[in-house]
Amino acid sequence: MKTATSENKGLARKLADSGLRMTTQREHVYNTLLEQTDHPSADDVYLRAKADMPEISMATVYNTLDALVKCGLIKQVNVERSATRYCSNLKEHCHFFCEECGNIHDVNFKKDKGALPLRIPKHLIPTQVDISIRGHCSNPVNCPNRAEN
Amino acid sequence: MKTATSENKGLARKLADSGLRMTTQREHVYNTLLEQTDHPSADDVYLRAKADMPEISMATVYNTLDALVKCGLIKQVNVERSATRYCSNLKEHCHFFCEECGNIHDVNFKKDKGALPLRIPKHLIPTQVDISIRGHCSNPVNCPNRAEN
DNA sequence: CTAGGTGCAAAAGGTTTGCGGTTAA
DNA sequence: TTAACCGCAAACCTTTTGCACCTAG
Repeated sequence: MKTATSENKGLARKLADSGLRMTTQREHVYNTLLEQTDHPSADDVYLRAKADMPEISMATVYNTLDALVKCGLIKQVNVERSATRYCSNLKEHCHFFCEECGNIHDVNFKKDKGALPLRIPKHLIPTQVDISIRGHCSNPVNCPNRAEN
Repeated sequence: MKTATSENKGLARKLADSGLRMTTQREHVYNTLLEQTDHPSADDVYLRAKADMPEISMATVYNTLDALVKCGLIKQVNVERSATRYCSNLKEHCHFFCEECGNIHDVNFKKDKGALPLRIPKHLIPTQVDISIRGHCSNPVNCPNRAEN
């Protein structure tokens, strides 16, 4: 529970750079995250932060996590917020998710997945590798907004 | 609405191979999926299947989608069913998700992401590429079950 | 001073589950 | 015949939202 303000000058500045305020809750959640390298869920962070700051709320944790993502101090590991999508294309391919219209496009590999430049430790036995690309599709039809859902 | 049983012999056999039954609902959902290549969500599938089979339920659609995934006829695009996880490692890396214990391990790249063997069409403008690996971690400590969450 | 943040509690998706009735094999 | 499956509705889990109060700058 390092409350050393010197260490968190960076946090305050980063927040300010994104037009966000420094608060005691944000400082505390950020410190909690720095002490944990096990990719916690929002609920994990909430429980851990709550231990030292019992009155903190879930909404504040979500707010803070969003703020930290926004100013680049943390990243989300699985960024898909919406419903699971299904795919009947069984050929090896990956997916391009358009952040403007929400459509998903299939993208093919040039070679096989063996060519991926990954340094996988020997004690990790992979069974599946997924590549997902985010961006926008600048179609001539210009990325029509999805009906909804 | 192709109810041609000849085309769906494969479906019945694939289901049977996984110890699952062929039902009219599953055939209908599968045909619906084959007619749609836009990576529908479960709700999309439900609405479309409902058009020709008004009494079908959401639970059945989920059941069927699980069955089709189980026998390898479709795939899930974003497979993360649980909560979003957060990461404070800002170096370029990807994630290994252990399906046994639920832990996430960081995996480093050998080179930069430019080396990925992808054939991205020119009208798709990527802003972010994520690689996620699933498998199991055969640690000496032997993949301890997570507390929960 | 005031825009932005906080806590609480309720609502909103997406998915799962329990149950009585139905059906494929 | 019967284990598996169906439809329905309620429950569940994660995340978002509305609102009155509070606070950083």
